[in-house]
Amino acid sequence: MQTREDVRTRIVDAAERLFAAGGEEATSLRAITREAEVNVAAVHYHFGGRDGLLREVLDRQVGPLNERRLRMLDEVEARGAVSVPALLEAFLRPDLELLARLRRERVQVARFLGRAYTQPSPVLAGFMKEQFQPVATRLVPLLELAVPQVGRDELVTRLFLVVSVITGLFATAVPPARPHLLGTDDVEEQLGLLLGFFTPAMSAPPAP
Amino acid sequence: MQTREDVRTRIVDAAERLFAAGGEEATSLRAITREAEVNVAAVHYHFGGRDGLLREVLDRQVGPLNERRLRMLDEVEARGAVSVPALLEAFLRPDLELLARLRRERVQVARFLGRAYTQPSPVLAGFMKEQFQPVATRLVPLLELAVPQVGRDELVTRLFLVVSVITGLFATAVPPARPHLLGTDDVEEQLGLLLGFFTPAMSAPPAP
DNA sequence: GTCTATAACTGGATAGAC
DNA sequence: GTCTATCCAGTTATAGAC
Repeated sequence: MQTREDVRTRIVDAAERLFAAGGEEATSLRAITREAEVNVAAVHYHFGGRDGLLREVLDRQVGPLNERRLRMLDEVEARGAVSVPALLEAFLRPDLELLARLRRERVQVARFLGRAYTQPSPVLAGFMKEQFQPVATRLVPLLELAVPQVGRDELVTRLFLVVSVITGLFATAVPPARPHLLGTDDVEEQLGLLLGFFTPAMSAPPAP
Repeated sequence: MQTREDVRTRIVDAAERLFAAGGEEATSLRAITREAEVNVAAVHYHFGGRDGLLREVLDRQVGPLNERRLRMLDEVEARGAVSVPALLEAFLRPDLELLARLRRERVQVARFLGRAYTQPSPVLAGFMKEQFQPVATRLVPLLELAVPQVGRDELVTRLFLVVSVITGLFATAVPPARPHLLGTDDVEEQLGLLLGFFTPAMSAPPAP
């Protein structure tokens, strides 16, 4: 017997797999329901349609990620330790931990999350904007505090370079059988590598 | 009267616009022929079908780009000036110049090119692989010469971080009305910024 | 809540007239 | 080379039985 939870979860799981493997636009509802072994109508019953399911797939991963980011930024501020590496860590650690968990669980949805950032779909664009807006609103003023000699616009540019690399890490996530793109599966080592890479870049004096 | 060239070009132009604006998978052949004001059958006649057209759109931009890259790598080697900044410049300059040209011409195809790198479509993946394989085959041994203290695998990882940023620059290219993400429209300044950013990172001692 | 059946449509491809 | 006409596989969505 299938409970309500069973079917919902099975649908989202199947959608994750297929969105990751075949792309969001190329994956039909019928392919998803075939994979989940549920009826087509169940998607409309539970999620209101294709767009609702799409948002649900993203929200299950990105929602907790950004809550974690905001909590870590709160802690950094509460400790009175607003510095470039501390802010970068609050921004990067949740991503690296999510990537590591998805890799352990052999879930390929990471690739889909990475692509969602640059996809032209209005549903994805809308979702991404409403998710990352609060993080940017919170992070940028703290960066201004930590790097007072650089203007707001240039800090936003530099933050974009960091986001590009993170997005690339998600979008090109490889199966667990292949070695991690950062050369190690240890999150602390990855963080050390990226902090060593980006701290001087973010702190550098403004471009002439 | 429409010559052969006219129709071919009009189709590729229209496909560029629609792939960039709406995504490759979401853009139908019929939408393209409507935009180009040509008949549906013309696409099959000129390009053999949808996949052929897709490859043509990419090839028109990426083909010359990679030829330029290989030529610049040849020059670096011929000058006997194999250094990290020289190799990075050979790799980055063609991208930055293409981005600048597309921006001047108000062509939004840059976004499509950026996405092509991470899209799961077999046609795109196949094309990208056969295009970048020769560049990587050429560049990585030269990087090994320039940074002998770092192993091949770690150099490939670092190159991947550079590619992520470049891909991000293409994928998130904004309309010319909005300021460039790198803060300046001058290619030399952009190059200075990125070389200052990536030269130390590529040259750094190997991770412990 | 879950299913079947079907409506209403859009997709790529091509045969064959011109 | 270009068109019309058409094929048919595949799509979302929903009405209505159970």
